[in-house]
Amino acid sequence: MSPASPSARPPGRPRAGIEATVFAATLSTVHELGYAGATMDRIAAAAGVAKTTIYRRWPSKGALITDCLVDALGPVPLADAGREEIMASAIRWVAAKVSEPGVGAAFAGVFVDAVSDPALRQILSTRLQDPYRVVLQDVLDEPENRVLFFIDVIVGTLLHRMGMTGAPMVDADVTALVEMVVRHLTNGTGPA
Amino acid sequence: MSPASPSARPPGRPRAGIEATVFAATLSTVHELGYAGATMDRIAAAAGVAKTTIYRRWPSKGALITDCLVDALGPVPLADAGREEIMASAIRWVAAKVSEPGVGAAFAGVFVDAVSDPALRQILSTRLQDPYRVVLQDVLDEPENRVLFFIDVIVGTLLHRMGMTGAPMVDADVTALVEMVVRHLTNGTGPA
DNA sequence: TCAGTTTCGCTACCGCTGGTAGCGGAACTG
DNA sequence: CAGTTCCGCTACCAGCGGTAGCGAAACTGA
Repeated sequence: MSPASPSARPPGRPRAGIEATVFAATLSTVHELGYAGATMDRIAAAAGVAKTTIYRRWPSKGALITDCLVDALGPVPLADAGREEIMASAIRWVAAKVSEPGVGAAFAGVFVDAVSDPALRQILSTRLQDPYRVVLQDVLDEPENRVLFFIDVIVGTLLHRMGMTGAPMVDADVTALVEMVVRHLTNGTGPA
Repeated sequence: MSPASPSARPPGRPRAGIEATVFAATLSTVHELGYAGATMDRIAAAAGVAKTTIYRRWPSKGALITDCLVDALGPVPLADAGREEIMASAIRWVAAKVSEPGVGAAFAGVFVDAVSDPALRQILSTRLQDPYRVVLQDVLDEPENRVLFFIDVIVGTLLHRMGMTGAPMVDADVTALVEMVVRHLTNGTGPA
């Protein structure tokens, strides 16, 4: 994904875009079997890759999942508009992304593991939290609490919802919740 | 906790209230080390009990945590008031309970594991979901979606928040969110 | 064609965790 | 003092995350 320049390619066996393959296999495996059921062996098998190859690239399962989420999220779409529109579209964007197959369950699993794993917490913070915070902060020029708040709310809620995919506890109207949070964050605590 | 009658007590060594001890040890261990860090060996050690004793009572770690959560939640406090007050107080009650040390992290861990474990999903449904749904449904006489919705929202949000206890990602104003959800659910989608 | 280099796949292995089996003894009953 | 029930202990298993090391594959430039 990041070779220096086309002709400066070093000799030796090339990777042949393994990262993308592994990311896809990871998400689909998590979607199918859940975070706990998505064994490193199974992910490797699904990707058609040796387990050791994965561990040569990512130091742990949590790190793989985190990078997988970063890849799945991609850059924040920053609308060329006022701060309130930007805020609203960012929230809807996160909500939509987390609803994609496997993403919510992957989020939940990483967060649970991170509680007992300081190294994973560090990775999570560096790779996921900080970038989006910085980007949105530059635009919105807001105290960070406000931006992080919506991530917390949306991710927390949908993560739970997606985590129950196998046997849904609820069939809540998440869209309504999202719009509610949008109003709450863009208009302050007051009603629409 | 449930002997038939005082004099009908069967012979043999008594249990001496092991359940309560194990529940307390479980919650404090989860609070301290997170769900993944709360090993069955560690929980047993914290409770001053052999691991085999725990497995004689609960079929799995998830089952233990689930019963532990049921014990921590206790019965739903049903105010003698209108359905909207009942709804609001129930939401605040769940929010407060899930904020207690260890409860949020325990919730998150069980949900993540339940995705890959049908048996645990069954236990979770029978022990946690159904009772509260039935109780609140009797009172509110509402479609179940509405009741389950608040559990989903509050638990999902706070679960994520508590899961990050070791290194808080956010310092969001959860109280404001709770009040917002209260308004949303008691007044429909409209503002206060 | 042939070194030289880099990476992959494979096998084997380790420590830890969830969970089980079985025994001897503790704590109770009558 | 039987008889019963439960506990604690040791030992053990399968599966999981993660590592080490080797031979071979896939490329480079000459």
